[in-house]
Amino acid sequence: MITPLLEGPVLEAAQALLGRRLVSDVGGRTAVVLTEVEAYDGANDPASHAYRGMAPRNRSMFLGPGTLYVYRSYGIHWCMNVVCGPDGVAAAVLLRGGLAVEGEDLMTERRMGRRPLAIGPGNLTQALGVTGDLDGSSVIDGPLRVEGVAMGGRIEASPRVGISRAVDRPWRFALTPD
DNA sequence: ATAGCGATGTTCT
DNA sequence: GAACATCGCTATA
Repeated sequence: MITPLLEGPVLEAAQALLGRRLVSDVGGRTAVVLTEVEAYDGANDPASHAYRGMAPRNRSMFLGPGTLYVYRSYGIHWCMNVVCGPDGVAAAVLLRGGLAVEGEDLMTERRMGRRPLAIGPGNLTQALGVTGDLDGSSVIDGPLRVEGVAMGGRIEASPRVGISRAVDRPWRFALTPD
């Protein structure tokens, strides 16, 4: 088992990721506490990149729990997911935002002074230095890692952002820290 | 404060 | 060709 929190039903995994530290060692140490995620249920979810099966881009979604899936969004930004389904099951959690807790200077530099620092999927990857190079890496022992729970709080569910299929599923989860 | 729009890689029709 | 799990600049109010 990887860790009980990363493996299992994607709705549970998504909520379990909230409040955990996301630590990057790409070009220096930066870290956030995750505050916003979305669940995508692979073959069972018309909004998932894996709904129509494997393609070159989404290959890493099928590699098992704890795999990082990084893709280009709108040709410009990088977005990242943590896979939580077993091998061959492409359920994954899109990481959408966090609170900066370490290396804020480096994040500010990478973000070129823009705010917010790490809210929004494209902003989050930029702040942490995550690019397509990390696609397929492990969040357990790779350059970008999910670590222990840092913060508890209240979790709120709402519709996912920016999609046009399966819009009725309230699978976006946001954490309001205590 | 809100609205429109450009940038542009990968997938889908 | 069109759509897309986005973002930030610009224009108008």
